[in-house]
Amino acid sequence: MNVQSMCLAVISMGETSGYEIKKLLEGPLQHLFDASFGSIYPALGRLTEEGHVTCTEQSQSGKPDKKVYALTSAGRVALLNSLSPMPGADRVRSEFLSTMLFAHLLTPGQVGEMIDHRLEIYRGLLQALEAGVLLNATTDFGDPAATEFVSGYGATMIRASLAYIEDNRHLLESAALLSDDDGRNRNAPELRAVQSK
Amino acid sequence: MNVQSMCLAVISMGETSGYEIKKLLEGPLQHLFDASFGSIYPALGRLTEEGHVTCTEQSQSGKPDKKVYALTSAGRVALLNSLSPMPGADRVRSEFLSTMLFAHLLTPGQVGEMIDHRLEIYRGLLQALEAGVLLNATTDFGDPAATEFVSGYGATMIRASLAYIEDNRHLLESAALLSDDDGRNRNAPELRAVQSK
DNA sequence: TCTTGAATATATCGGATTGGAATAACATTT
DNA sequence: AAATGTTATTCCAATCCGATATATTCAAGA
Repeated sequence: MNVQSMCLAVISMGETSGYEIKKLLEGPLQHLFDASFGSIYPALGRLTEEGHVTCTEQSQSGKPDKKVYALTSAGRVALLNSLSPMPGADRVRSEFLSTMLFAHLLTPGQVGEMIDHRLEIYRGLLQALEAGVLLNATTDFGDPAATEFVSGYGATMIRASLAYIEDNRHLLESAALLSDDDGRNRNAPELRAVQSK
Repeated sequence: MNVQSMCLAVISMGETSGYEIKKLLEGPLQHLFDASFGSIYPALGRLTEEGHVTCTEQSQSGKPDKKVYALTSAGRVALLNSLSPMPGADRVRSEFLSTMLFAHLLTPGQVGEMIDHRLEIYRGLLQALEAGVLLNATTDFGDPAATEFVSGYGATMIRASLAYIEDNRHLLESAALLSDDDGRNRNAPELRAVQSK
């Protein structure tokens, strides 16, 4: 499941443009897939070359022209082939958790800010999901039950994250505190200087 | 937080090799960060060039030689600088959820197999986390409280995933069933032919 | 009015990353 | 002895990211 397949799948729910696909991926489909403009536009070009989608330029009132892509029957075949193999493992890159694993190298203030920031983001995300953002974005063309499953999955994960972080943040804050007081970094005086930059 | 920073962070917990970093990322740190050999080895080369780590070749009995990397004091400064900025949003690419959003294009058998496969993987992962794999892998040099937080976070997420999938898989299976029976694909007879490939 | 900023929309480029293949040394199994 | 598996590194083309550039429209404000 690369960017090209994801674009094909999104287009299968209704004709759309590269810009709209990107907005979908950074909003409602955030916890499913992430891709940049620099990968989406070339992917749409390849899909067009291969005959899996057609491209028609549409002028809009009040906005720049956009290129609208629509699925072809060959594209529908390619989509099914891309959905059929057993899904591989999730690929995750969490800067938050990676940083928290080294909370003992940061100050309690830094760690606290990072946690508060993360909680705020998750609360906003949860509100959006509970307001049915994903449902509204996909039920017109996708399947309502499948959309409900995916939407509920995201909401469940975020609720579990929020609860866990709130209940266990003391572990991180104590780790950061200790590094200030117990002399773990005493042999590396340059560390504190860097932090105050 | 790119591959280079992650390598630096892992090396800060104790001198190690590229191969061992990879094994850590596909095991205990699976839900934190993912990187391939093709990015790890060049990253270690750059870190060495920049003087953030030192590299010494070690011969082993019964195994090929390995290059062991150790943190320098300049590397410790670079590590802190890479941990200090506010962590960005998690980057997730879930083939499973992306595929399930289109469950209505697959057969009930395919969807059921994919769900069962996912449940098995999560059960194995949970067992490993509960057995303290992450703890054992990192507590020697990292901070025990921070490690406990991250390890518990992963276990909590997996438990929530397992429960949600078990409770709601019927949504996906009904979506797949409907696509077979209600004529959604009646106008695209080539679909079923492809599925039987 | 002018212009600054924000949103929409696409394109492009260098550098980072992926996924796979190639290489090689040793171990274990057949 | 041969085949297979594990450890360990290297290389490469295809892909992808992050940033920047370009252009249009609209709203706010100096």
